[in-house]
Amino acid sequence: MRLWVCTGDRVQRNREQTRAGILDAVGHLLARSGFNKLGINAIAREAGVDKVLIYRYFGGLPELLKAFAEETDFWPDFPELMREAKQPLGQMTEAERAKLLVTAFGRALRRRPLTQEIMRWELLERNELTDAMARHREGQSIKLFQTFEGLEDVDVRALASLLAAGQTYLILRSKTVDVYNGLFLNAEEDWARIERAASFVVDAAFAKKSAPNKPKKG
Amino acid sequence: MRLWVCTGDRVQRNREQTRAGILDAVGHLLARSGFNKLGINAIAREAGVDKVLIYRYFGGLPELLKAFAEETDFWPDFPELMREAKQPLGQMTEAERAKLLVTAFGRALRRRPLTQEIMRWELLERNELTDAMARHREGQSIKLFQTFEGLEDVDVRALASLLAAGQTYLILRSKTVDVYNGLFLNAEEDWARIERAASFVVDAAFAKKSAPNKPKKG
DNA sequence: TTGACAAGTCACTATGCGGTGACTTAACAT
DNA sequence: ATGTTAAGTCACCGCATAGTGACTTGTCAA
Repeated sequence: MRLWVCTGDRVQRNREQTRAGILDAVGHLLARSGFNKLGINAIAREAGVDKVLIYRYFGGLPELLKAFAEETDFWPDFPELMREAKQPLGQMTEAERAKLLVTAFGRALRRRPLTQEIMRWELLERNELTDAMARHREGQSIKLFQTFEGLEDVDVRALASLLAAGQTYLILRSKTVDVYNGLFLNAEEDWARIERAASFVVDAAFAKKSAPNKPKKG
Repeated sequence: MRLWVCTGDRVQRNREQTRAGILDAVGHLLARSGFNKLGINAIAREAGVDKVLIYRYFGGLPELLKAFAEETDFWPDFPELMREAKQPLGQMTEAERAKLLVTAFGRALRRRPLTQEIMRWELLERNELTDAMARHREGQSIKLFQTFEGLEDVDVRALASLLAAGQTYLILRSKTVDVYNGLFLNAEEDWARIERAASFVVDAAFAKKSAPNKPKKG
């Protein structure tokens, strides 16, 4: 049994709480200033903790980031994406499920500023951590889209990549710019336009499937 | 009249040449290590020049970057994009011109590692310089795509943004990852797949125009 | 040839970083 | 109560950065 001695609402000496505080600080700093400003000193300052504790509890910055990554839900999983559905999946056509998947992906990413920050980081640096996260997502996306591999005349991989990458770039860009090609990246109504455009593409792909009078490409 | 005294092929004292050498160093460093590693000391080292000259000739890092930006062709203009055409523009359909525009945009960006680096930077930071470059491109893209504003049932802006942004993200990502959603981002044949996917989208948009039997969305 | 000015060099400050060793002191078990 | 363990503090190192002042020396014009 243990009685915590508190000052304010902060326990004075407690490894677990300090550890958690450090991880929190990583999240705050990441969301506020991104990865370029993320260092041992800054984290220790933000957490109100001596930096030596970071080394003692985690080993160093890479291990700290690894621990941070394991405690956060960076990437939406299939069930989360499908939770956007307004009707039972069984009652939807394949095209409708595909559209749902694409738009739900964008919404999920827009909901995750931390994930966005990591993806910005991934564009600059390559290391053990970014590679691990990329691999994880790669596995998920492959699983996600292989459902629609059935479309014969359409390169589903390429098309889906274009849609996912397009939304990703627009989302990442929305942090530092207001307007892209005339679209307001921080306006809900323009995001709706983007979603409609993506849906249009999916519809076109499935329309081509059901109208097999087009020539097949080599 | 002046006779340059040279050691090797480097003039010993010449303001213009030193200035040019500094600007060159910016380009090399940028292409090699990106913006995060770009500092006064690094530039001076790369140029083989004392850093005090950077302050004397340019004022500081921001002004140096501004000077650098003004001397480089960051962004493809319309004529460059259209130079990819294999036949006279007059003999092409509107859809073909649109497809050419979209794919040529991707190729032009792939040809510009420096521009890619700047675009990565733009995702992280916002400052006077990135804003200026964004404004410049914004003006160009608006001009570029307003040719196709005629499509009634299709949100050209949103669709074009998705295609441009999609290619942009895949290109930026290709620096730090090999495979995205099963596509090999450094393989020419997979870029061809991406181009075909983009062309498919353009075709679909124009097909919708010429087949006005679809319901209009609010 | 020489004098002036600018091109280029060097030394220095202040500040920040990542990382480490030695210390104090709070918390807990006995 | 007391000793031990570990949580937390502090001072320091080496290195890099941005920025500045004072200096030397090459170049050109008179």
